[in-house]
Amino acid sequence: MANYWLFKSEPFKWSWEMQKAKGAVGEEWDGVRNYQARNNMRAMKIGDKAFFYHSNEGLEVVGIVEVNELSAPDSTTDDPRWDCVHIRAVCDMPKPVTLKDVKANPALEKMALVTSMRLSVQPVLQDEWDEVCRMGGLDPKSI
DNA sequence: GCCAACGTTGGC
DNA sequence: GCCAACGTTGGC
Repeated sequence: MANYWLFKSEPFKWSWEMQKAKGAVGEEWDGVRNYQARNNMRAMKIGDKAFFYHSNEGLEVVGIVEVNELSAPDSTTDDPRWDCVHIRAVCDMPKPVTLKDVKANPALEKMALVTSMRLSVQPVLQDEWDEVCRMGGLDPKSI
């Protein structure tokens, strides 16, 4: 069974537009220096889906990505502690889901986006996934 | 730009 | 192994 995740990125460092420009090839999700975030990436499997969230500016889920390479050494460091997956863009959120929307929805009050504000790679529960997809104008079954 | 929250580091 | 100092993240 597939798992769901959420990746945060500051759009001026790595935006959804840049991610989409990488197309089906995808891109290494490098630069993570946090054990919890790394452990989440190590738990990912090929084909796992994730939300792409813009932090700092935007503050919204703007699209959906999928894991297309398992966690492997991060090319931006020689430190063997850090590794990361590759992800590729799947589709846009027809209607981006803002942090405000998430916080306003009682069904999402336990979401890591709210409770673990600073964690940059987070797990998303099935129910949360479905709910955010619906809020964004996507049928969760069609993804 | 500020600052609260929180993760990491390093001295003891 | 504790905990104070420090650095970073990210919402506002």
